[in-house]
Amino acid sequence: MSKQALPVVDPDRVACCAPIAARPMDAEQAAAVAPMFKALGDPVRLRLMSMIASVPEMCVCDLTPAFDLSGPTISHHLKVLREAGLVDSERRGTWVWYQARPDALRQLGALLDLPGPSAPVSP
Amino acid sequence: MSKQALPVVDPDRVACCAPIAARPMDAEQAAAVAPMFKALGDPVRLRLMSMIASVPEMCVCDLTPAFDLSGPTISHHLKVLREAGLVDSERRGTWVWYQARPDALRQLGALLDLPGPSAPVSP
DNA sequence: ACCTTGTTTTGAAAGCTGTCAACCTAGAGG
DNA sequence: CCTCTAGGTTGACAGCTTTCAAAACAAGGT
Repeated sequence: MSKQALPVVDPDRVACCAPIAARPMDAEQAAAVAPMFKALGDPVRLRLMSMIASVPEMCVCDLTPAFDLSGPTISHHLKVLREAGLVDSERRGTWVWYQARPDALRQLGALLDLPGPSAPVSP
Repeated sequence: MSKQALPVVDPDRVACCAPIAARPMDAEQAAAVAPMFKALGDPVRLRLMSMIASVPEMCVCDLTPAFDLSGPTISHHLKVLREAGLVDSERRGTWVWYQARPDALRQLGALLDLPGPSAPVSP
């Protein structure tokens, strides 16, 4: 399912990743990264993301019945996750399968790292 | 606007933190955590958060002029970060100082951790 | 070709968000 | 007391989000 006309966030292209707490983030990087956080800022999408990231891939047909929401609504949320660059989708026969983009998750995680004394693992 | 208490997120109380990708997140935890991601889902707030987290504390008087936005707008965004449990504020004399809540950032970071970048242990 | 099932798109209603101007409050210093 | 400054609150408006029903699209089976 390749799409090219949408304002999609491409995680490979987001300026990478000094932690938020390391130095003030510039406007450009903030604008690039914020949509990813925004996509995770809805409880339904957060659960969808979690369900998808917990397994190698996940069928929409297993995602939809886990919520008390209509099919179109789930589809809409999946689209938001896709356009944020957090998941990929692929149609195989009748069903559409979603998978997480680990790089995107890793990048967001890196942004939240603290330069803290929490893990002084320097040998 | 009715004066009901706002749904302020208390990071000490958010159910802690198996990574999103470890297992499907339940609805309750998703509802508790999503507001934090949502707060970071705006470029202005992401920069504010970064500016605050980059130093021990930050005066609003130094935050506001960094943006092309009115004082009330910055104040609004700071309130969102506060109610998401991401920052604390304290008035000292004339000025108000903001500081990051490291636990909150750490918690969000932990949620985004991936199970092993190096060793996909075969089951 | 038709029908059935799965997923996405469209259209529309209700509600929420980002922003500013105007106003209000808290302290500091007369 | 009064005034000045730093921040926050209120009210209003445009734009965006969430949601569903209805329609459209895709693939497989009859």
